[in-house]
Amino acid sequence: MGRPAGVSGADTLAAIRKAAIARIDRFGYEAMNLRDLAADVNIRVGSLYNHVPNKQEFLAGLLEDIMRELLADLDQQVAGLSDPEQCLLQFVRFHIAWHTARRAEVFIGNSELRSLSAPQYARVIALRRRYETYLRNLLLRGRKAGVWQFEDARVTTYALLAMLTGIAHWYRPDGRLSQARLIRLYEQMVQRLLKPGGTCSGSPRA
Amino acid sequence: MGRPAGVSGADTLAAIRKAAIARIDRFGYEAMNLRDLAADVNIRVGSLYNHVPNKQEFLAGLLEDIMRELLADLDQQVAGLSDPEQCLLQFVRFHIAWHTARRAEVFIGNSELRSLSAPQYARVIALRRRYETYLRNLLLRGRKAGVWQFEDARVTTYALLAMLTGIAHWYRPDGRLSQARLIRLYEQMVQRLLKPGGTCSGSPRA
Amino acid sequence: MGRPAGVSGADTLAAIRKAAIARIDRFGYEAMNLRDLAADVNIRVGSLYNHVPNKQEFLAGLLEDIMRELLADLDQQVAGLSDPEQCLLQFVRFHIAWHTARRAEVFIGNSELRSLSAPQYARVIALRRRYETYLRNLLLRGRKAGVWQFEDARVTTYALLAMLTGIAHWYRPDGRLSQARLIRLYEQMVQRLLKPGGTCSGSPRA
Amino acid sequence: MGRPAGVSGADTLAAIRKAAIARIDRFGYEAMNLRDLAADVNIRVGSLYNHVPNKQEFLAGLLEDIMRELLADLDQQVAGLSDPEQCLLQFVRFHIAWHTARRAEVFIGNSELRSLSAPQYARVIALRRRYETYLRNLLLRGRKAGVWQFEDARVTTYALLAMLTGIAHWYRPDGRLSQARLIRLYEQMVQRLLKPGGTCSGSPRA
DNA sequence: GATGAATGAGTGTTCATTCAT
DNA sequence: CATGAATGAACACTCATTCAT
Repeated sequence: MGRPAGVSGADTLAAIRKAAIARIDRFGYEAMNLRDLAADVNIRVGSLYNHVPNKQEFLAGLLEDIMRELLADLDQQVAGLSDPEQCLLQFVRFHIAWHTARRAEVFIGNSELRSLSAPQYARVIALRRRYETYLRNLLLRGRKAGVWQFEDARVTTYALLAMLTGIAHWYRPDGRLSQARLIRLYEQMVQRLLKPGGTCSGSPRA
Repeated sequence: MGRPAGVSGADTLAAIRKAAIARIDRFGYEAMNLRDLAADVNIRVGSLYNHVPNKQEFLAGLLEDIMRELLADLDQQVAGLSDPEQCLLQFVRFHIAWHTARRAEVFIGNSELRSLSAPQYARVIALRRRYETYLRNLLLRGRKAGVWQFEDARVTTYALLAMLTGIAHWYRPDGRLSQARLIRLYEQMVQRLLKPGGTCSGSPRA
Repeated sequence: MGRPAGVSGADTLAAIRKAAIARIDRFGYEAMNLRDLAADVNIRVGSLYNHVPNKQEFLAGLLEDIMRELLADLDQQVAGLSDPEQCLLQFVRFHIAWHTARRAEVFIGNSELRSLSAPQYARVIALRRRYETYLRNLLLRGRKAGVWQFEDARVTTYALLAMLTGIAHWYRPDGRLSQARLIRLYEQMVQRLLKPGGTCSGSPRA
Repeated sequence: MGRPAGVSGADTLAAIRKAAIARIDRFGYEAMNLRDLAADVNIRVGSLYNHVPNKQEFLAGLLEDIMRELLADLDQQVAGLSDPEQCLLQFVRFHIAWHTARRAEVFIGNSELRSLSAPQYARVIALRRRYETYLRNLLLRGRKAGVWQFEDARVTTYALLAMLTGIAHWYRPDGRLSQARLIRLYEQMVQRLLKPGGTCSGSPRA
């Protein structure tokens, strides 16, 4: 009943988080019950409360930390780069790498925002906005530099992010496509979408 | 207590569905409770069961009907068209119109698949695949005809759909952009993405 | 599972209240658990919530209604009387009758005030104050009329009420004393305590 | 972690008892949780068990010691006195002094008896009975000596004790009345209540 | 068709208690 | 002695579902 030999609280919390991400990814936050979650990490449900304040705060902390980690990783990945095209390539690679390696985190980070209370939601959304803003500013710099062309920066940002993030909905590590190939395909699409273009064909008007 | 004057069973079911879509959109299926749903349509929870078999089947029916309606509307919209470019323009317009007019339906149609039982899931996914397949075949016809260029049809389909469907995550009817403008912006992006092209610039070939 | 034949919600609620009064009297509010309470009235715990909003509000309503009933009964009992001595006799009789007949209600009405939230507490205390005030005003009228003598009205009121209410701590219907005798004993003590008197004697020193 | 400098075990236990008395007074024994109690004395809940065997025994010991202390203090206070009137004056002074100085102890000593197990209850009640018995015997001696008059010794004892103990329900050290005045008021009331009286008997005059 | 009352399984959470460190 | 981590039993409360009326 007392403390078992050789366990640390930090390890247990990490295990709880990992198990929670998997369960939320598969079933959703509401459908994840704490009894099963505790069983995943081989403790009893009451013991969870030695590590988390409650289910709701736990979710909020989880999502917030996922976003913080994403932002920190991005910062590190694009540190020192300034050329827009280089930055964008790096961004795409980073985004896809993260969204395939951390598919579940990304998925719940998008789908479970609605389960947050208003202030929790605000905190996470603020972080997510920083991510979006990075891309939007990048696009604006590229357009100013004349290397890209698009009409509406905000919509284009949303479109690119949706396109790239959508990967998390279908990607399987053991799937048909290697990660490298995936990156190449999306790099191409992004570039074509932004390339200043022979206004070209398409519909006469577009 | 008998049936109040002027209310037909079909009306009640329609009201229930409408209220459910709103609730699921906002809170998710698991978090929607039938007491509140009943209250939305001014009946008591027990009376719901005069209209729906149970919560789970109700959701499945809802999602399936949404998908069927989407497919039927698409069929009607592209009936008679054969030119790939024309078809695609029509598809984009239709998709955006539907996804803005029926934002909540679309949203829950994507987010609540995980709440379905395996056979229910299979039924809905089969329908959704028909929608994806329509676009993929369209892309293939266009490439064969030489009007578009892309590497992987499946990935391109996912990318386009994710891009277009993402609108449902941020669109607000009273927002900055008219629907017409929204359609124009996305038409452009889709065309640029597919336009055979000056392989040119960007990264040499990638 | 459905509604059993011939049961009315009001009856069930009355039974719940009665059982709760007995349990709170014996074990205290905190120690009364809803499973046992439900078992007392032969329903399952969830069904309690068809009749009460929650444990806390249930307690508050209970205590408030007990106080309201006490006050209503007192009003009725002393209606039409104006002579202070007659009023007081009536008050003592009424108080003892109520506190013996409704011993448990009285007991929890005094002991469980601390389990109320601040606003609930305020509501009940306001009612209780009306009861105290009735007696205090009565004492003041008697003193003005010269039939009683005492120094501090408030303290005397508290002393009399404590003395009379204390009965609820030891009275048993099957005990040594009849209710009639009990009333006579307390009437005497109250009268002696108030009787204007040879201030005198007693202890020369007091 | 070893013992912090300058803290002895006995001090900690005393602090725990003091904190417990305050918490039980305010919220009741059932509602006092050991985590909060530990926090009051700046230790963690597990450490409590270095000082007390368990919650229940802790309460029993607390109440028993309170009663023993009360009795010991009374013994000392009336030691050497034999005249009933003098004894009673001393008793009233002592009772009020103790019940105002140790209001919380007195309060929980009365209200938490129900939280004791049967044998624990028996032990404490035996002590309390000694207190009551002291007063009852005192009354009987006074009546035999002809200085007091009352009908039923037991009921009169209860009435006097209830009256005097009731102070603990409303007394506040910073209130309107000094302790000295409080004592004088109650002395008077007790004396009037016992004074052999003019007459009267029952009600003719009342 | 609608209702209120019932059910039972489950939910998150609390809490006294234990014990290796 | 103090601590953090564990336990298991209990708790109030929720909810989808049923059914006599």
